[in-house]
Amino acid sequence: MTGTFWRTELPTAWGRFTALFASRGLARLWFPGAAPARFGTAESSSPPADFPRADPARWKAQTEAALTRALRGAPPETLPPLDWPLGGTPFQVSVWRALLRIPPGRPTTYGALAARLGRPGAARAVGGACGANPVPVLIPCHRVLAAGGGLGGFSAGREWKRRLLAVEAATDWPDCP
DNA sequence: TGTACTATAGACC
DNA sequence: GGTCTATAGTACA
Repeated sequence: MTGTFWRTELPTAWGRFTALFASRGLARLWFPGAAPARFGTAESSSPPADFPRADPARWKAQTEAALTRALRGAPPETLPPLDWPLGGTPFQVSVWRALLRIPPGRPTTYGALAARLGRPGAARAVGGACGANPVPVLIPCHRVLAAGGGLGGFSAGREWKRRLLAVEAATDWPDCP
């Protein structure tokens, strides 16, 4: 990860999310009320000059649209480009990609996700990777529950997770297998 | 390297 | 139901 960051706020029905874009796309997302890490002089409040010229405004619009749909329990029509390398190990990235394939309203478990990645027994590590997810909601780590029916954890607080799951459970998406 | 964490899961009492 | 215990991956010194 090099260059600069653009921090901007995304107003939603659930409050103002904070988004941080890097030169290749969305890098991090924080829930309303969270205390985002700051990147000092590398960070600006308007799109830095080394960003692709026409993209930042579109990225923001895409992120806002995807977030709005997610908060209504719907899958996003298009995700904004994601800038993966912010701390992601290969295992974490594989977990995050697997999370993107979990349909709304069809939560899975840490163990099932680990097995799907060919690492049965790595459930705990999957939990760790979920916790390291830099883009919650858009990468739906809230759709992973503990095996016994427990909620598991959530980086922004379990109340947010409960809320997201409740909205998705109340929304029917027949195209999901 | 070694070690101490986890958003786990399963076995045992 | 609690309470171990095994386990995989990560972070940090």
